[in-house]
Amino acid sequence: MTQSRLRALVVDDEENISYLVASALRNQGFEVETTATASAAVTSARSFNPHIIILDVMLPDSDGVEVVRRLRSIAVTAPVIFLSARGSTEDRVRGLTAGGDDYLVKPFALEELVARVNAQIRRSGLADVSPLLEVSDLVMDTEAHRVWRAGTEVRLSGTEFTLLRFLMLNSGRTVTRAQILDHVWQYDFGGDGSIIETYVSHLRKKLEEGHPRLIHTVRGIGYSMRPTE
Amino acid sequence: MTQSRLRALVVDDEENISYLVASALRNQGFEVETTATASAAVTSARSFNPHIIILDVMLPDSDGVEVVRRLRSIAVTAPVIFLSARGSTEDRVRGLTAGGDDYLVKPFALEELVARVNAQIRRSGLADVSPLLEVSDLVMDTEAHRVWRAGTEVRLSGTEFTLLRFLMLNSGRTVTRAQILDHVWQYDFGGDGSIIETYVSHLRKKLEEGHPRLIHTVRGIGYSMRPTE
DNA sequence: AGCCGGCGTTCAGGAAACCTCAAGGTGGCG
DNA sequence: CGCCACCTTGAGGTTTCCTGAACGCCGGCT
Repeated sequence: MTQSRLRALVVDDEENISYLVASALRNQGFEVETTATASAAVTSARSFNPHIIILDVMLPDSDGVEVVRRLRSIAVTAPVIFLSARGSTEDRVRGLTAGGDDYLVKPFALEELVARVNAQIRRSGLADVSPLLEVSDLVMDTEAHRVWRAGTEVRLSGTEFTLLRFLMLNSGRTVTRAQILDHVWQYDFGGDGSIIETYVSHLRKKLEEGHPRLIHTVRGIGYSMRPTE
Repeated sequence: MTQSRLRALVVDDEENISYLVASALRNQGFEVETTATASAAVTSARSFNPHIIILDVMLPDSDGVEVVRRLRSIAVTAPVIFLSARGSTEDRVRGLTAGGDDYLVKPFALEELVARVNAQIRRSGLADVSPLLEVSDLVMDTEAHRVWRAGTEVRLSGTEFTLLRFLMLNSGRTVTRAQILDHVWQYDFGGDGSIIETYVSHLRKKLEEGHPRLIHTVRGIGYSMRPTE
């Protein structure tokens, strides 16, 4: 473990978003600062010295590309993850060519952001975050997007994988249906919770057939993943 | 331990509710301020600087979503727990409650609110609130929703769990039937107290068979949980 | 382009767990 | 000894959950 907590800087002018992102990262143990403008971001980066920067591409006073340029010019080397509005491939290309390390298109699942932040932290060697999640004889390589149960590989779809990652990250505690919806589906997902049941069902079929149960239903609350002793 | 007491801000225009909630939190050792409007909430947050905010979604002069935006814009980062009336606004709320904050649908059990407040405090690292409650050889993991007696796990239903949590939180003192009804059942619960007896009976059967008694009847008053010396 | 397969989502029937109440039993206390 | 408070159990009705099936979307392949 790192002795002092990792620091993340979140830059977005939509307060809802930066609040969501900041909370998600705080839950992961990060110390978080948020700013709403490019100039504030540069100022903050200088003093706060973050380990990772989450940066909206469109800011009121500048764009993300320009911000990265200014950051690099003052020797801020932290990896940058861009957030961009839906669909605009143009933004993507510009973001990635401007020294960004990853990008996410809004609206995204918080779980996705957390995973990518961890990946960046790992890559930059700042912490010994392992790409492997393990619960009992279930193993997930979050980076390779592969999963094994009792040594044999299990093929999962994208949503199945994200749901399982969320459950494994929170193994030992009970996650509520609302939390699952917020983290695994996009934060503006409209449907009700019945979709969760469907996916839990899929996971159980793929992971638990012929094995001890790992995903436990907590009636009225949600689900809890834990090894069966 | 925290040297100064934790502060909670309760914002609701229904006086019954804010009174109930405030009392419950004061019992937990919080210093509580209550306000009935959005603008008062913002003003109060600025000076009172709460560690946690309980916020009704529907306020006379604004809605909760807007209040959170204003709070975040004046750098109030305390976690927010929403209270919402059953129904349509839920979805809107959901978007905001992601990432660690939480919401409760009215009518709720006070015990549920207390549990969630503690969960938020714990996550934000403001106090070393343990997710474990212990009375004698009875242990409850409030986060995982699991309970053990003398080392072996006991499976409890939702209501059984909530009742037991309330008793354990108040172990050593005698709680009245009225208190139990308010805290464990929804505050507008219609039935009489006989249901309490039913559930105490369930708990005793599950927890005390072959062990010393922990839930003691205080005739004419209520119940008291304490280890038998 | 047109087809195909995988995937995400919704819906409905059935199963299981749960909540609540009522009725009869038990035990303490005057 | 009788009353009252509490205990226990069971059954009815309700809620929650599980699972399979159907539909439409999208991307890959021919």
